[in-house]
Amino acid sequence: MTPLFFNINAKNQEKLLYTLEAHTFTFPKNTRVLTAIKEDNIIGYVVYGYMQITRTDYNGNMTIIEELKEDEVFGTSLSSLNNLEYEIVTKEESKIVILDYNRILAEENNKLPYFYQFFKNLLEITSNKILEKNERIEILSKKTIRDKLLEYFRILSEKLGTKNLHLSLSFTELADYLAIDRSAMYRELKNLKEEGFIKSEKKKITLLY
Amino acid sequence: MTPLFFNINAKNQEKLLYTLEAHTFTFPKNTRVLTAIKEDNIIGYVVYGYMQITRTDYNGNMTIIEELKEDEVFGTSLSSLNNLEYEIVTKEESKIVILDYNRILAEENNKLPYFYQFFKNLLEITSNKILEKNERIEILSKKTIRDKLLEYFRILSEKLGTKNLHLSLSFTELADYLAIDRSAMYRELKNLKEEGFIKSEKKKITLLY
DNA sequence: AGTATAATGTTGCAATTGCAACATTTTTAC
DNA sequence: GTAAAAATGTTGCAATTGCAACATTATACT
Repeated sequence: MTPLFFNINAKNQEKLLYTLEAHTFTFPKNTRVLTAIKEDNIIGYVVYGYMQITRTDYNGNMTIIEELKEDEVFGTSLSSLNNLEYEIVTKEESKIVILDYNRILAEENNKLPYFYQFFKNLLEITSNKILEKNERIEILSKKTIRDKLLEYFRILSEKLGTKNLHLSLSFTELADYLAIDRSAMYRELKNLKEEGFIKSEKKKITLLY
Repeated sequence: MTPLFFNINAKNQEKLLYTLEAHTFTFPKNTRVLTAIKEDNIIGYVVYGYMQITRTDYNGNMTIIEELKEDEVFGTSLSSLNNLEYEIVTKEESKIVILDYNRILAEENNKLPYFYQFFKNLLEITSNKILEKNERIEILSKKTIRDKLLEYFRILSEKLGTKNLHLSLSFTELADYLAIDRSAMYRELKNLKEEGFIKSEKKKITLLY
């Protein structure tokens, strides 16, 4: 269940979805979601699938801002999607639910009993996004490729609760996410392997320290 | 006025402060605020002064996470301050107001008419923090020192609405914020100056492009 | 199934950067 | 007011990294 509905029973969830004019979409792989839905002040969550929030700068460089997996929440207020360079791309077929953010803010809704809980959830989710951003900043602040990789692995390992990591990003994407050159990253990954810090096979990485 | 009280009249502000058990503190320069107030689930804002949220990692490296100027909001939900490595340090004498975050979330308050507005403000502020984090990520993702500096200047200039920038960070702090070596940064700053991209005198920098 | 396209490996080399080690200036603290 | 501490300048050099340019899989598409 999406954290957006934490502590809200099924009946009230339905009411909420109705009140907030929820729309459900299913998109095939590699669809530009924002372009497709054309609305610009929304909150959404992923029912199933996998998407990435990306940004393309004036030089045409694309960066992955965020990954979106099942149940995760995205939207205007969460990621500055009002800015045109941002896009959400499905990396596999994905089903999403979109809510009208203006309705969330509308005064008349605040009397609904479950609405306060919904609002709290939204605040909680938004706060957690900040933590994630701080983590990424932590990674990007490391000076060497090695330290960036190790910090990325450390955080991922902490989240998964295991030293057996399965990367959701491709190497090309990971290099992009860590803001380093792909081939240089690969070189360092090999070094880490040779020096016995990690074992790796394709996208499965085991931390040996 | 702090954005926390946007659209809330003076009378209701007072009620709110009372209900949420506001406490006011004034700290001299270089005080560790979190250590001083000892509470760990709080929202606060700066009445006057200047503070920095910092993080120290296991190697003892200190990083500036965020700057806090007059009216700006900080707190548990905004910056993961529950983590012990984080600290807020006054860089000049600062007066702050602290609110109990548990009270903000308490169910009984949601009937108060101005409370919904308060909550909206909090969500708005939290969302804006994400934008700021994204900006910093944008900067840190640049590959060269030059590009990091220029991106930092670009964003700052956009915020201030002028090409005459006055740095609030010292060079040592700025290097830290950009996650680059201070002397290397200085070298690049000199290059930018020589090549006519900027003029600079102490902490005043003028963009010439 | 077969081809186009994208991702993964690999390497040499030049450019950028971090680091160490200073001198000098500014700020802080008593 | 003065000593100590911190910040600002400056430079040479070694280490790291980005980049270009490939070969080799793997994946996607019709």
